[in-house]
Amino acid sequence: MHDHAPDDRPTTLHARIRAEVEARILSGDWKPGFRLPTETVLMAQYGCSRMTVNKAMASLAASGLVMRNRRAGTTVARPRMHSAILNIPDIRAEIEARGETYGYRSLMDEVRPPCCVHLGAEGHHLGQSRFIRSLHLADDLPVLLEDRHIFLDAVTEAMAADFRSEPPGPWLLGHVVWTEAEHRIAAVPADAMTARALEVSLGAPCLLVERRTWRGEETITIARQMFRGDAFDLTARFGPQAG
Amino acid sequence: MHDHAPDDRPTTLHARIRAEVEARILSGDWKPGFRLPTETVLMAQYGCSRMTVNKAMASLAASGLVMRNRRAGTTVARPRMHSAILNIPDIRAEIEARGETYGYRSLMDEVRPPCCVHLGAEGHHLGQSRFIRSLHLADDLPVLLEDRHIFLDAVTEAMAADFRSEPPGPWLLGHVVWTEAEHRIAAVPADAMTARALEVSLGAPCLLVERRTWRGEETITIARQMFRGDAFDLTARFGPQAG
DNA sequence: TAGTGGTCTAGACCACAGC
DNA sequence: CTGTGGTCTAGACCACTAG
Repeated sequence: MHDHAPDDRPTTLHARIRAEVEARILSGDWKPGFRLPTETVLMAQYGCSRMTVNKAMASLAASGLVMRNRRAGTTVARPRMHSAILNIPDIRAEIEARGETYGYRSLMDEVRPPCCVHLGAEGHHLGQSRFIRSLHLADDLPVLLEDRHIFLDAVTEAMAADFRSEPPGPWLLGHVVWTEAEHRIAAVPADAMTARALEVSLGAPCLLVERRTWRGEETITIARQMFRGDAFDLTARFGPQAG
Repeated sequence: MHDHAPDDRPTTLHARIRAEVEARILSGDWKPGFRLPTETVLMAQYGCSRMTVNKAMASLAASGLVMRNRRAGTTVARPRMHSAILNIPDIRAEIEARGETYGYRSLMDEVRPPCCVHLGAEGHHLGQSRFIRSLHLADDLPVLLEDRHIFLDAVTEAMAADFRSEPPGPWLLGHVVWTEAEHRIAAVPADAMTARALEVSLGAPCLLVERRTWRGEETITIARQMFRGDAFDLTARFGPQAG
């Protein structure tokens, strides 16, 4: 089951087919909604039997990269940032689900080189980024302070986006082809700036979520989210689920 | 790819084979290390072709329930509580990896009905439990206060276990057949008891991890872990990985 | 070396959903 | 109706590894 180890050419045919299709999707060549070639076509292209193609495509479907339907064929799936496994809440949905009014305020917005970045800073050169600091409110009460870098080399469209009324998170979900993400989660005391923004006392417990999101080798965005500790928590679930 | 939906009889043969093998593992009938029948044997048992058996077993291997090796055959995998996806650190390994000395102290140990339990308390009747409160130290500095219930209906062996020198976490890993887990993660202020145990000031940020672990329908253990916020954080990673 | 899983074939029938 | 994926067969050869 380890045919496509990182930096390792697939040795078997179905792994090669999978890798090549995956590459087209991750590169953005085949965008979400794109209709993939049918099994019959791929079978002819690779000069192999349909079972081999099927194994590759079934694997892609299992990992959620493509959707398969009879008659409708195989299409590139919409990226779902929020996995069932680690549910980092969609803050707006979360707030509205509680019957409260969601509010958004952009506090800062500028283009700059990255700074104060913890995750993924290991030797990688990250180019210019658009930096947005924003506040998310529930019934006018601030619950989340977010610092976000969007790296313009990876997402050139972010240069022209308007984040004065729309948060960068949802915008990214609609403009980014596919992502992987890494999180660091910690309990930290509120610093002066955070305390003022979230209207808590200095040193109050906050849930810090640092998230780095990338596609292939390219870092897309780094977010640093400070949740009011008394307002939010995360849930995560895992176990021997289906492959 | 949704053949084995919960509470839904598998409709295809490979799904049925998978489900039946899975049931034997989850029930504890086939314990970790058990050598499963070969594909050839299963092929004969189910009266189908080897490809069909292979699909079922490959699926089990993909989800990590079994290990497959040529010549050595297929064996039930050791449960790995610590998924690559959500890495709740093995506190002892974590501490020793930093070159510090791991310490363990059992503070309380008694049999009682469950109380103060948040996760999984939705209507479920949980029987008698062994309750262990313990402290985990790095170089004699307390970093984690853990309250743990082990439900004796599910793990009868826990009645006789000795938790004076061995923490219940690792013990469970060696005695539990297979698990699923659910977590709640939050940043909370240290209460009086926690502050005293962890030697932090009252209200200092702590990372609270509540974990419920179960097998099938049976709750195995509930753990409530308070990490010193300045000493530990969690990492999580996910994305379109292999299926 | 012998037995195991890993892979692959060249067919086949079926269920489903869009046309 | 037609084309699609889902499943299954009855073989085959190969790679790996424990004995």
